[in-house]
Amino acid sequence: MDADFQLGRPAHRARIVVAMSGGVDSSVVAVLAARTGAETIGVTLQLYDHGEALGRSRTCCAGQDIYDAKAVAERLGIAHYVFDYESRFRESVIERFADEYARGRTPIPCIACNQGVKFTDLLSLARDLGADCLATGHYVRRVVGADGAELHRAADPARDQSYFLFATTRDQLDFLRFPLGDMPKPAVREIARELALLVADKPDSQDICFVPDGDYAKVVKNVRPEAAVEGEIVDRDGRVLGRHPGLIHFTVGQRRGLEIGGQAEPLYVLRLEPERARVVVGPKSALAVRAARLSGLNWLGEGQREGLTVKVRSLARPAPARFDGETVRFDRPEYGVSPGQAAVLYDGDRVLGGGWIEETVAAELEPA
RNA sequence: UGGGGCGUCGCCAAGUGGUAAGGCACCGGUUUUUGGUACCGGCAUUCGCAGGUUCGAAUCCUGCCGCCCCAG
Repeated sequence: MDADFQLGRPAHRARIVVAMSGGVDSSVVAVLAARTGAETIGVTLQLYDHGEALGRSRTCCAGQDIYDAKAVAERLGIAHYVFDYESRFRESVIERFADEYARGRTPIPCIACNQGVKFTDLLSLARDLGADCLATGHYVRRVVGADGAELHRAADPARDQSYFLFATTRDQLDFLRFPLGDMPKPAVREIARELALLVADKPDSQDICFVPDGDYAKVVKNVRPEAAVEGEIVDRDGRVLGRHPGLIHFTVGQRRGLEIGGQAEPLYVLRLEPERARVVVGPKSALAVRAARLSGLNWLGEGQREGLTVKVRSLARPAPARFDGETVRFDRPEYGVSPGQAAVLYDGDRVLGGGWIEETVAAELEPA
């Protein structure tokens, strides 16, 4: 299978930089790039601690992954460079992640990483290298329309990563290529197997890459010790129901971990109040939200306002909504919408843009 | 220490002679490049304790212990 990198010049005179994380996906992108006949350069960013990542199987951009990427590059006979982006990553992703939690919000480090380290820093690095484009292993489609490059959902809906790329600007999109966007994941692994790449059966990465054991709160505590303030768990009337070990352990819509029993119905986190270190809980019905105000908007569409769909989490099918440029209004209530998360707007498969959720508007309770 | 009530899994709570519902919480799994949600599964050989009646008791009887309420 060959991919079209839309190089705009004969391949033998073109140069493609491939962001290689050390996983199957970006390795296959390197394969596809090299097959075009263009000069292909693999670049791997070292993002966080070496030693800590060694021995873990589902990481990205650290430890073993770097060696894996290098091995694939050697196998393909392409150049490969490793850049130390640890301090940059720490500032723009890890510390920002901790700061958000400290503010009682729920961040998405993957988007911050794509937005900064990958699509700003690495992208300009690729330009410095004289590349015609930067190719990544994201499952998303870049479609060139009448007004330039558009961002679309991946052909494989189970793999679509468009939610994590909403902040990609038009400029960045012009330079980026996502050759896996049209492929189902099994096909990608198949290519890796045909070439007997040692990463062919490597597990997919998941969870937060820089959190070693799934205990993200521990990372937050290490970075921002002052964020771990314990406090009260209260209901909507302010009645104290229990205590919690720190807001950083909770997010809006969360049910588990409250350790409050004896209820007829489950309790969910309705909101976090950092100034008082309080977790406010209530029944699921109180979680319903009808609108969300966004900030940090990135818009890739034209004037679309009606008949849109929106995702407020990466999983979950897009829900019908309207958007006035600042506030998304859901046709039907959404549950578990948390400040700090992203709201991504779609017109069918096309990503129109999105923003960060600042605050939400509770839906009126249905009359009984 | 007069009267009344209660004591079943961490919490709430069914069950009044036939061999321990359910909910919440918790644990595990599934899903997943964020957090979470959802779904599936697990979770009292034992019913405050000790005796007794009975083929058989958490359910009946006796005593004790511990709570609560009213009255002093």
